This record gives sequence, structure tokens and C-alpha cells, in this order.
Amino acid sequence: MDTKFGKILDSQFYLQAPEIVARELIGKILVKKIGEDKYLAGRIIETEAYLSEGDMSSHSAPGKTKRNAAMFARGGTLYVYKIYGIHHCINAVTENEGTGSAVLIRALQPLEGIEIMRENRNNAPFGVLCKGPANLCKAFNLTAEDNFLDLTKSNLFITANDENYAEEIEVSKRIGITKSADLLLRYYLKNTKLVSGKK
DNA sequence: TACTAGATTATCT
DNA sequence: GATAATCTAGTAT
Repeated sequence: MDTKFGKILDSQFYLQAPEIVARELIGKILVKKIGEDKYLAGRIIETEAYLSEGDMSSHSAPGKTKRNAAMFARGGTLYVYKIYGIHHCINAVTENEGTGSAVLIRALQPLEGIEIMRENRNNAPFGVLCKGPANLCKAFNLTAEDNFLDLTKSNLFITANDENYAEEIEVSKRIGITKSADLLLRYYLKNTKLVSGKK
């Protein structure tokens, strides 16, 4: 399906391995429709992959539980969790139902609806609006209620256009985890100040 | 500019 | 009862 931001990614895309999806998502646009011709949108500039096997930091590592159930849903599902009691983070679930892999969306470059994002973020300065997984959730007003949303059939979706960022993607260790911390599963656009981690 | 502590709660052991 | 894929404000340098 086409939108003003590009083509909505379909379930075929999300059924790929999380490392692939994480890399491919860089440069894509995360869009939330909030009304007739009203959108929040931002370019994805930072992601992390969480694997179903050999990744002790993945929420799916201990097996399926109530908390991580969405992570075991079919690729294309949204997995939202609350961390440190106060922050929300969003993932795009990857691969088939029952697998337990996902891609954490960590940072966006705001494109549209910036006024609304600033309201949601309590008038935070532009440079940190969608910097960090909890911040972008706040800016997009995503909460536990959005858990299990279908990214291919709801008001929240990701689009692709013809732009290609493959040459500008950097890989590094993931941020903020203690287990399996050496895996190189974080992908981000270089030459932008909006990625999280440092300043 | 750099580091540290505090917020705050569902979930699992 | 401890932990967690974080952020912010505050104090110190």
C-alpha cells in the first residue's frame, strides 16, 4: 500500500532474520496516523537486533512468558515493553510465529508532526525528540496499549522509499545490556547527531 | 563537560 | 526480593 511517505512494508519483510530487518530498517520511515491527513513520522536511524538463539540479552531467551508474548507473535507485530518501571520501548517482531526475535527501534530523525512530538515530550529540544527508545515512544505516544499492534494493518506502520542508506550504516555493540554484550547487532546511520548512546 | 543517583513497577525467581 | 534493551536532573570538576 502506498502512502505519502512511501510503500508500507508488508509481512514478507518482517519474516526475515532480525539482523537483516535491523539493517534494512535504517533509513525507513516510522509513521503513526493520528487523524485525517495528520501524521507523526520519523526516519529510523538506529536499531538493534535481538535474536531467538544464542542471545542471552533477548527477552525471548528464557522462553515465552506473559511479558514477552508479543515477541513470539508473527513477524510484523509490535512488541512494547516497559523498562525501569517508567519507560516504554518498541520492537518490530521478526520471523515466524513462535520464533521469538525482534528489532528494537532506538532513534528517529523527526520528519513530520514535530509540534505534536514536542508536546508529547514536554517541549524537549528538537535534537533529543526521538533520541533513545524511551524518548521516541513518548514522542509518538506509544504505550503498553499498543502491544500486539499489527504494523502492516494499523495506524502505525513503516514505509520504504527509493532512498538507499546501505553505504552509511555503521555496526556496533548494543547499548544498555549486560548479557551477550559483545554481539555486534546495533545498526545506525553515521553522520547524524540524533543517534542515542553518546552526545 | 563528566559522573552519579533517583525515578518506579511489572515480571520473574 | 531483585531486576531491567533508560532518561534526567543535579552536583562536581
